Amino acid sequence: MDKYQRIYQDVLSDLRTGKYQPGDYLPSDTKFVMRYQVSRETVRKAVGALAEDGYVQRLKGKGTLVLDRKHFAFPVSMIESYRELVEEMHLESTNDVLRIQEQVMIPQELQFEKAASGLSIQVVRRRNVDGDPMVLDYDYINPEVVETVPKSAAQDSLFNYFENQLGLQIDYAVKHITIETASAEDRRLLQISEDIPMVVIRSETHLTDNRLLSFTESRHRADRFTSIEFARRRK
Amino acid sequence: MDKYQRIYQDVLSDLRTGKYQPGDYLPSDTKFVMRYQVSRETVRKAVGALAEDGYVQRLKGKGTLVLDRKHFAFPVSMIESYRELVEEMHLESTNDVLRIQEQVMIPQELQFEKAASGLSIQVVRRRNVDGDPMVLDYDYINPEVVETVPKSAAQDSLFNYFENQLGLQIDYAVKHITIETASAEDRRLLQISEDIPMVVIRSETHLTDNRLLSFTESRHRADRFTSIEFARRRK
DNA sequence: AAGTGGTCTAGACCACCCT
DNA sequence: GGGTGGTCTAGACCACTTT
Repeated sequence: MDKYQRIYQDVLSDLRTGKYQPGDYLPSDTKFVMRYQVSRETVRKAVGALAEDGYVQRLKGKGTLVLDRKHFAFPVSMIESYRELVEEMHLESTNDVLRIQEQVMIPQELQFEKAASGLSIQVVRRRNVDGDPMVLDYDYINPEVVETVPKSAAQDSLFNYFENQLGLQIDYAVKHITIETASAEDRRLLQISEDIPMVVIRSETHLTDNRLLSFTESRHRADRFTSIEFARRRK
Repeated sequence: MDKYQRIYQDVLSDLRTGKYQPGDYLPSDTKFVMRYQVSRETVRKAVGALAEDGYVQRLKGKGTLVLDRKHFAFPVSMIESYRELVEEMHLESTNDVLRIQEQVMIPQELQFEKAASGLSIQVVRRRNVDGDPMVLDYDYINPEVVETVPKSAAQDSLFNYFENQLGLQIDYAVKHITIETASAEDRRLLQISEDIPMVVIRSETHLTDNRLLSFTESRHRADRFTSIEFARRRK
């Protein structure tokens, strides 16, 4: 692993365990330089990424302040697997794999950026939190990138399978968020009535070599939906 | 202005005018080093920020690819003033200032991070797109940071007033997104019926010195709401 | 082999905050 | 004045892609 990534992960884990509390200051750049035996620019790259991601704030002349992170209810602006979210928030969550099917056409409304090459592997899942069905996920995976999806991978975590089993490097996604009325399938699978709207997040996920990995449609019952975002000013 | 910021703005404006088209490659780092007479790390800082913001993708060994940006319908993960959005998307939009009032209590549900020190300056505005009222914005501004808000600033752009008139440096915001039913005031001011839900975005905006600038509640009619996000993978 | 982006270094100077 | 973060430099080596 790169040096700055090691530092990033190291400090992040100290933030998660509470070794550094909100309101505390991180060790200064110079301290980290000594501790990790690296140059200052390398330290700055790591701490800069933590600031970019909203964990800390750099205060000129003062130090690096640890921010309060009750965050991460559902970060639309980050690519996180459902499993990572569940773990981070200590949710009681289960996962029903409803369907895995090859050679499926990709719905037109999902192809907002790139034209899809053709057929895909479809994975349909339902996420339950505290026993209540909350989210329906429809994944359409590019068969030119992923040959096959075993049920165990869908049950566990597709991202984990892609990254750690297949060695794929996920880079970015474009996400469209809209509010729509519940479809018949939504009502049936989530056991909700017609008057509960749905938050629909359609995304297109790319690899670092810019190949298209997958299209996803994620449908949340709106009455239980909360998202917490960290936004930075670009000027 | 810093050198890398100048390069960032320079290239961004070339991307906006279409000098660089999606699918094109930007000039290489070395080319920019020669053009701007700076070191490579400075070029990399500028181009890296463009990649971070989703304008381009860095491809090892190949170059810097210009991505397709039909993006920016409503980027929740970025802090942009309504005016900046309108300009970038070439919308036909007007702005009604409904109320400016000092010494107003801040609603409890907005204070999710910091406890507010007390009273605030309240600004209530309605945004109309193509003549239709679409969004209600309630701003509660910290009087310890901003003494007074002239009506012209609320009419034009609060962010422009804060940054360019008062010299404040906005850094980050924490935003909570929920879906709620329309209130009586929503229905009256936006002329919608009860069955149209609202996308409610509550945010807390901070300065670079970590002072609290404002709380904002932004209420969108959900049937017209679209957000397009660019999300990066952190691993 | 030549060109590209990715990482890292050791040093410099600056602006800001605190004592 | 000493410590902090912010910017910038000139150079190095690497992995990757293309010719």
